[in-house]
Amino acid sequence: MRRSREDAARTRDKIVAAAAALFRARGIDAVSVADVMGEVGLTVGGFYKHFNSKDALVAEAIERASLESSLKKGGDAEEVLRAYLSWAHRAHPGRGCPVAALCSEVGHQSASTKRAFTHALQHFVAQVAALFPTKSRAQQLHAVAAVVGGLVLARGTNDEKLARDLLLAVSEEVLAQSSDRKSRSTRGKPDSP
Amino acid sequence: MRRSREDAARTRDKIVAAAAALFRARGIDAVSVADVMGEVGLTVGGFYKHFNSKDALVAEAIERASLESSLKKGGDAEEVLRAYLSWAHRAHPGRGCPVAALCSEVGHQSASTKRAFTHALQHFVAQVAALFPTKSRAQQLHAVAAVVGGLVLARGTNDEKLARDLLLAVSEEVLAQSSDRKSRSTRGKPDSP
DNA sequence: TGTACATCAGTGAACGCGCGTTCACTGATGTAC
DNA sequence: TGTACATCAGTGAACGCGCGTTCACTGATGTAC
Repeated sequence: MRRSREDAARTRDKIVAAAAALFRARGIDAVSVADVMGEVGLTVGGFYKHFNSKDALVAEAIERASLESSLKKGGDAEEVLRAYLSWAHRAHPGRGCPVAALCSEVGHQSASTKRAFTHALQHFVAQVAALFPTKSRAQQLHAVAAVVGGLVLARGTNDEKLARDLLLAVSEEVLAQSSDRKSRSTRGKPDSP
Repeated sequence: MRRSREDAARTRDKIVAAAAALFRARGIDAVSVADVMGEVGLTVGGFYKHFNSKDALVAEAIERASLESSLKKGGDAEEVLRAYLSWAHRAHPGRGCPVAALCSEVGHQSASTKRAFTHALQHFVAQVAALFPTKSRAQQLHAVAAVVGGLVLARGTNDEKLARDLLLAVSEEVLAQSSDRKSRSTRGKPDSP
């Protein structure tokens, strides 16, 4: 039966939020429209009162995920980086960075999905740049590639030691190579004799 | 009708090779058993004379891809790295690194697929370690994360400038931070005053 | 070496299943008077 | 403010489709004598 406009808007919002979590946790193709609607407590037929297609939801879910959770807000570079490369972030992709969650499968998705992913990536690059303002742009992009790559590879492997080593190595090295050189000496990493 | 043992072995080999290419190019879930058999010129029913399931093929295809094409063989570090982070490698995942091609979707696959991916990742880490023997293990893992992340993100975005910048930035920075410091000064990258 | 028979690689139709999407329907909400 | 009617959020069954897998069948290959 019909719901009030406020209810309908809330429903739409819940659908996007559920999709943003499920797509990141299980992948886009592996999550059905019925899965998303079930998560919200509704049946599948009503979905098309809110969206033209699953594809439209995917794009909106990625934009949402990007705005709410690419990087931890506040805190210094070290704190943010360690949270990003944490065991908890590895274990819970559904609440984490959408760039890391979707990076390799987005290449096989629709143009609108790629567009949304690109926005998320640009947003992530801007966040990393703000976190390391003294790095060159090349160093910032290098850091983006390393943190995303480190998290994704740590998630993809069942070799837990390798996963931990990857997360730790990337956070140590990105911080050590930061132009903020104070952290290098205090960490005492052997570099050159 | 029945084929000779040599023919059958060749067929099996062709199925694995076709699967290794298709899975990397289009993703595991998006490629059907019929797609793979069609690529070899056969019909779908015969597949199960060679493999117990699609899952068994996936694992074997990843192992195959890992052995034949993770990194360009021979050449110095700079040459290998620039080939890995090249526009051609971005454009042709089907012939490229399986770790980069499958990294984010492998998290949602079966245990045997994760196992095969882990082997591929371990192999890739060993190759990178051999390429940069003077780097510490943390620096080597950092390089692994950065090159895979750079390639995957360059593939995922439709912002071609950002894609080129990522590929270039990662190869420059990984080489610049190599303990082989000769390349740093010759490249003239502004780092610290 | 020849022959009779068992084997099995490959065919192509069929299976049950889950997908994205559509549709007739329901009944509370929103609107016009 | 009350009432009559149009709207539309949500239901749940149905649609066509492609998937992984199975199966009865074919006929050349491999083997036993």
